[in-house]
Amino acid sequence: MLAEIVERVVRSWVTEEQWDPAPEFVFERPADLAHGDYATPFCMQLAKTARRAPRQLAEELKSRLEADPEAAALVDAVEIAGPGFLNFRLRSDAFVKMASDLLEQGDSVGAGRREEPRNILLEYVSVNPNGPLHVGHARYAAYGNALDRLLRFSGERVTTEFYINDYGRQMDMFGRSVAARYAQSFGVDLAVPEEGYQGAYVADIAAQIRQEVGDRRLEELRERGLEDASGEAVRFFRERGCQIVLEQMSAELERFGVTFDNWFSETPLHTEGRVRDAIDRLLAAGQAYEQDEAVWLRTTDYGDDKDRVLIRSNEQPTYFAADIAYHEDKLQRGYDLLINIWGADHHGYIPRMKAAVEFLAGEPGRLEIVIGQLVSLQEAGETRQMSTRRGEMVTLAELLEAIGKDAARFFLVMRSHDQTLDLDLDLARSQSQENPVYYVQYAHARIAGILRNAPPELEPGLASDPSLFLTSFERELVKKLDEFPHVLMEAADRRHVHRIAGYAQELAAEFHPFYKNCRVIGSDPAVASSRLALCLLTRRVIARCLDLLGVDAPDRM
RNA sequence: GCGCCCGUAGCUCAGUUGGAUAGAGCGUUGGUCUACGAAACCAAAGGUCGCAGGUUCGAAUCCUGCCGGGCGCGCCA
Repeated sequence: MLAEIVERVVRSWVTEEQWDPAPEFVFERPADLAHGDYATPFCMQLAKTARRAPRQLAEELKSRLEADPEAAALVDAVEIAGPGFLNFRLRSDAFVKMASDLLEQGDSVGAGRREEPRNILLEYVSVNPNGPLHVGHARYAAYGNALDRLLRFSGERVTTEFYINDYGRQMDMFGRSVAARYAQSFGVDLAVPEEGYQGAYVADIAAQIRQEVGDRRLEELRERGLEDASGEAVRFFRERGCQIVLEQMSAELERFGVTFDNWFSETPLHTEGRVRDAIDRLLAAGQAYEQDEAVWLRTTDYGDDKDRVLIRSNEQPTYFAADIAYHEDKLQRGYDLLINIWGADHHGYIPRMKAAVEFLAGEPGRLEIVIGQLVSLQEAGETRQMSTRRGEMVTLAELLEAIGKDAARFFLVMRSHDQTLDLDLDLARSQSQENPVYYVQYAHARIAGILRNAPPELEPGLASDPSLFLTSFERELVKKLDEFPHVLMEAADRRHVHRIAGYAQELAAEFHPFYKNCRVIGSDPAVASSRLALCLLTRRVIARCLDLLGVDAPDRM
């Protein structure tokens, strides 16, 4: 709050003096309380542009701030320190003012108000529906869902979508694998194709289908085998298998707290000719061309290393071609911004997709691709590699079984999405009590306890007497709470979901000492009332953080 | 070979787009329960921020070059 006021004073000063370029305004909490409650290195950054000594600039800014009524109302002392830092010490009643401003906002504390909210389509997870979700998918699901909640809360309009890759060779392979297991369950000797799916879950799906249809699908398999992949026999298993996997996936994601506004199937893009139409338009516009019996898109026009094939020489469209039709559909639905969350193993695909969207939209920047780094697993001191095809993986279901939704979600988003994540399964299983999520939830439960035990006549309310906020525990807690709106907006704009998890831990770390040292119930009524108000506010903010991460905020643990 | 993400405490990782003495959790060592929940608090130990240069008042952060790791580099998805 003080940050905005100081920034305003600085901006008008810079404008008046016509300094250009003006350095970015930085306002921070010094690590050492001796340096005041807040500090800014702005004058040192300004020195070069202004061509004056930092401390001399600091003198002038100091007197401007002291002349500003809003700043003077909050600041007790402005000090010049070191090579040109400006340190601020808050007045005692500033803490009351900061806390009551936040309290007034009620449950919407921290919510963003955008002057021009954008319509954003957020696409994530989007896997082949041919096997269970593993922990890598779980990371993107946890991250994407938290980003969804964060962007909405920050004032954007978000629609979420799961693109179902239910078409193509991988799915044919899956269908044949299910068909083979189905036949095997009747003792018919049909082998799972070499490049097929070997996991035990395939047999489970086959068993379910057998329950549904009995032996009615057996004869055609016996007669025609698996060779004719596009034929009726295998198609049935591919489609029903796909449905079963999607049902399981959707139920599992829901248990994980992740839901989507839309599930968008790839197959109709092909069967309704929309892929072909998109390619024809690109050809007509000269953006695609034929060569070597294939059709290529001029992605090099937009920075790709080489042009990319849309239609193979065998006349089959590539996955890329379908993706173009899909993104054309997204654009036609009128979104201002498309955000795709992809695994790091797809990063090589970025330039061509951005090029394609630039062709379609006629302008750059409509597509933003967020790359999530991979998850590697440690178990018994060894790294486990995952393979859907071999059926070797740690699934989301197993992770939920081992550590539960809350710990899993918190764990998967507490680290930057840009960083590979090492998941130690032994640690997750055996020491789940040590997971930082409990530290945050415990703070919430403690507050709930206070509210339960408080006598009914005790009303939360911030007294005007600043002496009620004199302990450092209360001051530090208020300062941390005051950061919340800024942290949220920055996290949203930079897609840094992990900042929310980090902030929640920091807030809990300010609350616990406060709890230890500042009794609420039984204190002098005015003090108790003020502290109760702080508790209420802290609870709201913690609950909001946890909600944004998809983690429960329990009243008891 | 080229491109992307990285290299920070024993381990897993933060570090607010260049700021003051580099932080947290786990692990280790010691202390704190007759008042709102000890899943907590307090304290200690632990670091050439991969290495070497450069940019400047100031670098974990920006630039260059090495070393090391992950992931990509298809008319697969």
